[in-house]
Amino acid sequence: MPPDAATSLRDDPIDLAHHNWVAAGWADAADGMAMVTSIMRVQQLLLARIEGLLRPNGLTFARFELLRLLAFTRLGVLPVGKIGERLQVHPASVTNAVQRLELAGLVERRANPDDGRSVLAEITPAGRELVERCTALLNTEVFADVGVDATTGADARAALDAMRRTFGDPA
Amino acid sequence: MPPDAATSLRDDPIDLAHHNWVAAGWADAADGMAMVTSIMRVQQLLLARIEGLLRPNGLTFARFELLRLLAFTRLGVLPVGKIGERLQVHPASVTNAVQRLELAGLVERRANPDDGRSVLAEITPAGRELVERCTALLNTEVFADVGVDATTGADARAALDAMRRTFGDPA
DNA sequence: ACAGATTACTTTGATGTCCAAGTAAAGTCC
DNA sequence: GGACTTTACTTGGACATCAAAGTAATCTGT
Repeated sequence: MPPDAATSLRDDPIDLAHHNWVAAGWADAADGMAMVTSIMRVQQLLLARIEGLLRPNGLTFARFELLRLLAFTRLGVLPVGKIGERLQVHPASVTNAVQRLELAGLVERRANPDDGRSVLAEITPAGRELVERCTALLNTEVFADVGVDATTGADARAALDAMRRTFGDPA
Repeated sequence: MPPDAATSLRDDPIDLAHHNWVAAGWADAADGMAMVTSIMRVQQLLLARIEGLLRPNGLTFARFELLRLLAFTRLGVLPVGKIGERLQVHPASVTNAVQRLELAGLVERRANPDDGRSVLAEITPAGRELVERCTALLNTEVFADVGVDATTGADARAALDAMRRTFGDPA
């Protein structure tokens, strides 16, 4: 599975690790290890790129995702529990993000009239304005071209979906 | 690119986001967004799975990777700078991990006789024992079967490698 | 209705990551 | 050889994430 050639094989940390794995007698796990490590690394690179673009706008990726989700809802309001569900993050993370967004005036929190335990988060006009601007930025600077052609991308998505199922995504 | 059918299309957060993107007129960025989001999500699931396996052994994935790297070197020693380079993490992260591993008696730090600025990290016998046990655990419980067949996996690796190049990996 | 179980959040604490600044030890250049 | 630059780490601060515990409100069963 490693790109094979003797070219950069020894230079790439992941190929090197794959090589080490095989040499250690773990050939049956080497491909999986390389796959997992690749995902970890790409995630790290993507996050760095995205956060670098959002930082000047005062947002982090976690907060951007939360605003983006609210902006897509009909009324711009959602119980924080639903937010965690859709974003698939821990409730504590949502609490954290909503509090910071509220301080920045991008969302407002209020009690859910239908359930005293629930808290609603509503995006403000400033929040909408900012998230639209940041979405356009990420679309052009990141999402529009991730460096993968459509065919390969489809295969990759399929593999990633399989892994999501393997490792517990309910979907 | 979304799995297509009307089956779970509306139930999966990523497919839902893809749908929203297209509906908003960002069709050209929808696939990239879905790819990026998929990677983020799979990474999150993998990390949770791996950390869950390592926790009973007193390790985190970051510390495991550091120990694993040291165990692969000829002498079990490496300057912390080299460690950050190979693991591709910030020097501060290496300092952090090495300090904790040292507290646990899994590595030892000492001055580099060849360069007063450099610090060497050496894996201890206890560190070796632990990392071998944990490697075997991860190999059987995670890496040996990530839920992707060899062909699809190869395609996915290719796509991930392309993304690594696109987003800055020197390799 | 009332006690017990469940649900929805928040709080606190431990980790990991990166950035920015600080310190110490080379390496460079007249 | 002494001043300036670069390199290698460490520190401190800001964030994000999850786990575990705590609080408050709703639901259940008899």
